[in-house]
Amino acid sequence: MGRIQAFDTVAVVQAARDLFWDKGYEATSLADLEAATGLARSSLYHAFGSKRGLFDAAVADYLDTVIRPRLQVLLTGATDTSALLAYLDGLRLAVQRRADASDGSDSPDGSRGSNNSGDSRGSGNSPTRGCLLINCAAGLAAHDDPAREVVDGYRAELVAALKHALLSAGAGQPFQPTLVDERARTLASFTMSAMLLARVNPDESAALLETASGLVRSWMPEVGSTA
Amino acid sequence: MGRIQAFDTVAVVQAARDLFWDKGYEATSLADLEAATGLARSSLYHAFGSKRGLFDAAVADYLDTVIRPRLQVLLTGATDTSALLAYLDGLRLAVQRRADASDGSDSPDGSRGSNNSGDSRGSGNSPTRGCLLINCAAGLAAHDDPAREVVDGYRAELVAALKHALLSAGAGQPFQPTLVDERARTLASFTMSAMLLARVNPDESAALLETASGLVRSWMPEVGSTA
DNA sequence: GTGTTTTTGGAACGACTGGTCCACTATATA
DNA sequence: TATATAGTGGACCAGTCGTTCCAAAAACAC
Repeated sequence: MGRIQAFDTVAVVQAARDLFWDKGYEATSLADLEAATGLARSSLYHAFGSKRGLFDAAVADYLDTVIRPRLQVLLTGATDTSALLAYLDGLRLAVQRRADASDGSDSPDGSRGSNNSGDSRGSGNSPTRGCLLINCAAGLAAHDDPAREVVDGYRAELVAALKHALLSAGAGQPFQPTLVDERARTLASFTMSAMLLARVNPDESAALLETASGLVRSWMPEVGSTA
Repeated sequence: MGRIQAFDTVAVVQAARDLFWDKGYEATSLADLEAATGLARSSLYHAFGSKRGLFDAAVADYLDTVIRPRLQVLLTGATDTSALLAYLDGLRLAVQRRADASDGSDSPDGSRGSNNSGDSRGSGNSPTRGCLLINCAAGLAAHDDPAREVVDGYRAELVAALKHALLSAGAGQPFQPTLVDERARTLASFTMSAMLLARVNPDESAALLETASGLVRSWMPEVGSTA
């Protein structure tokens, strides 16, 4: 019954996500969203209810498409430090990839011309603009409880994944539980500050992640890259 | 010649600073600034030129009134780790002070009633709302080069102060220069992520700073609190 | 084919944005 | 007191915000 939807929902959500990711929630206008998605206001409101509804969908997609795949290596990776190092390296490469297509291209309208139907194009999938949720932590989350909960949920998920990887790496050793907690917290701190710094000083962000890698190696020698 | 200014400039700047601090640059409207400062648009524009001019003045005041006093203990403090521990403790206490006067009081209009002539009142001096510049890093700094430079300048100043304190604390030891750099970077990472987390989860923010203190103590035993 | 249901585009909404302008007031100088 | 100068307040501006509404269009069931 009725007319069929002419657009790909996930493509629209991801286009909106990239825009929110780049500009933040408040700075992204409905006109921007119309331009990025190719849809009219009416269609957006019919499909998502409100600007906030679209943002929530974008955040959900961000968690599923960007965050969790990146955390997956910590949960299913090797039983030594290589999983942690792979995670940090992946993050660092994503940050440094910004140096390539950095300034100049202020408007991400490259997605409007013709290829806005693909569901996962290359650009936009990597956190070259920091982390959507970290950016949100300093913006929306200030006075919006639901947003704050989402951000803190991400933080908890990150710490849990790091803790899992730490426990897997040091299974044989008599770790104190508090030590693992502190180390997971420390690596989460590096992750968050690196994502924050990614928009301000990508080089320092990458250096931060390098320092974190060195710290991981110092915790558990052998195994790795220096030997 | 002419009429004399009826308001205290620094009081107005600090009222605006607290508002920007709490809500961010974009989310703070001229109407909000009028209400917080008690001045009309015309007076604000006459004195500061634009909303951005007032924001710049607020940032300058923030650096001089909030940031640099807090960094001072690192530059002129003791020659052991106590300066670093004092810095981290001060930050942690400021974050935890939020738990007291947390939700409910949304409008910081307590500064308007009568005592807006003092230059450094108690309330508003502590980063209970995180760090103005860290919040700015995820917001304004995304697409505003001057703001980005200010934020990165703060980061550099923070790292330099931490490095100075580290060098003072370990003067006698044969430190590798790179090790000091890495440790300063690490403590800066804790600082930034703790300020970011202060708005989302104050308890975790304080725990982060506690972990940083433990790390400092582990670097240089003796001296401190455990013995 | 008709009827029904849903999407779609564009016009329009009131509220609010940062910024400007001008009459008014108050001070300082002469 | 007369005059020049500068701070003040409120009306007002064009533009933009997110949101709503409605008629036209399209695809299903029959």
